[in-house]
Amino acid sequence: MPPKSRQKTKNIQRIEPAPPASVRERLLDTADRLFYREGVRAVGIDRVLAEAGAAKASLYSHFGCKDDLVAAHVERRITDARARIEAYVADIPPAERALRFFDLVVEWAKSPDFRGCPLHHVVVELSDPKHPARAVAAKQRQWMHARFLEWARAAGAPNPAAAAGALVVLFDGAVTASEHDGPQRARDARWMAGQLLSH
Amino acid sequence: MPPKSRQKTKNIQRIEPAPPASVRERLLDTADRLFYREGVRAVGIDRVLAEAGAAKASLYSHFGCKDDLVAAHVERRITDARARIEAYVADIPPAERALRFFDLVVEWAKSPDFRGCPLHHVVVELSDPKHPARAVAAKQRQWMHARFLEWARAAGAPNPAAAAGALVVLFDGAVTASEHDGPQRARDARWMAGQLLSH
DNA sequence: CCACTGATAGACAGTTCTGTCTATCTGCTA
DNA sequence: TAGCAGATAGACAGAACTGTCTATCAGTGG
Repeated sequence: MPPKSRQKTKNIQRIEPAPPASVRERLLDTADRLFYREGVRAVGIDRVLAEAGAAKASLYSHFGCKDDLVAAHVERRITDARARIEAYVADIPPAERALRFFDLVVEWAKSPDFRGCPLHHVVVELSDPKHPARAVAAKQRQWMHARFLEWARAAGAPNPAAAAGALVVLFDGAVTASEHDGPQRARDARWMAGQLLSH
Repeated sequence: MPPKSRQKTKNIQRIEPAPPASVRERLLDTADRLFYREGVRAVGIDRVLAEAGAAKASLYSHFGCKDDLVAAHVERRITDARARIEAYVADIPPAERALRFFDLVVEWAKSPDFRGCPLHHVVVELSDPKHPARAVAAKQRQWMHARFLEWARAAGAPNPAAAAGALVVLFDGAVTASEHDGPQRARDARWMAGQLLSH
């Protein structure tokens, strides 16, 4: 008899296996995990439903269709990434933020379930340029480029526009090469970013 | 009445619509084109058969299964790429070959049907590490790394191993970023490679 | 003339996937 | 108490995909 039974709602959930959040959250959590780990085309709706413990009608009432679920997955990755990046560089001087950002990329590449960039995966898997998830991914690339430009200016780069382009290349290279060869490539990219911005 | 009718074999092929090569070649040509353009999971066997004008039994007798057809597609891309690269850098001094290689990457990124690296696409789409196509792709990455190491040594880089790692990052970054943003990113990568090797 | 090889055409089974729909259940609120 | 909103469970249709198998045809060599 746990004393928490005083909580009038949701005390049943303590007994059920794992319904920690709303159905929408459960579905999005599961889809996000499976889509990143195995790919959006390899994972069917039924897999998501089974692992989320949800019903088909819930998925379709919340997300409309699978393509929109994929777009929501990309949207969530973007929201998380921006928050993580901004928190990671917040408390250091703007001139050092670009390099600091590559520290975060190294950490990411070292995490055991790292499998490359989920946005890039979606673009590769969904070749239709009108797919809803691609517009979301394109938006994030613009945000990224704007950050690099801002940080390159703050670092006093002689040609901030060129430096921003180079930083985009280094970021994509760090992520893609680490996906194949391991996190050392992300360190290589960080080193080049340091060289780039030390002039 | 063309005089070539003296050719005793294959004069019928001049009349038929387009059977330019053996069935195996036709199948591989078609699969290669479709897999790169739309993705290996998005393109079904029937699409390949219809566009190649071949029968299902031909495909399965020549390639065994779809996974092996995908592996053959990757193998062909590798063979073509190596020949193209070696021809492109053959007649210039070894010290300049790394930079010359990035000229080729820029040309590639500028071609209208460029859609990123087919090897990387296959790795993204086929998350199973035991897929036959992945071993083929891994082999090409080792070849690539060996070339970069060789070229970095020839260019007199103070730390050839570190330079080779950096060149891998720049190559992957050039291809991935150009896939999203256009060929300017490949030029950005070439510029960084020049900076890297000018020390 | 016959046998063999390689290719075509396509039916077929078996699976998987998306999306719809019906029936049921539960908790909340009027 | 009645009704409503949201969730579950699962049948179902329709399509697509892989892989197998049979029947047929054309060319070639003995």
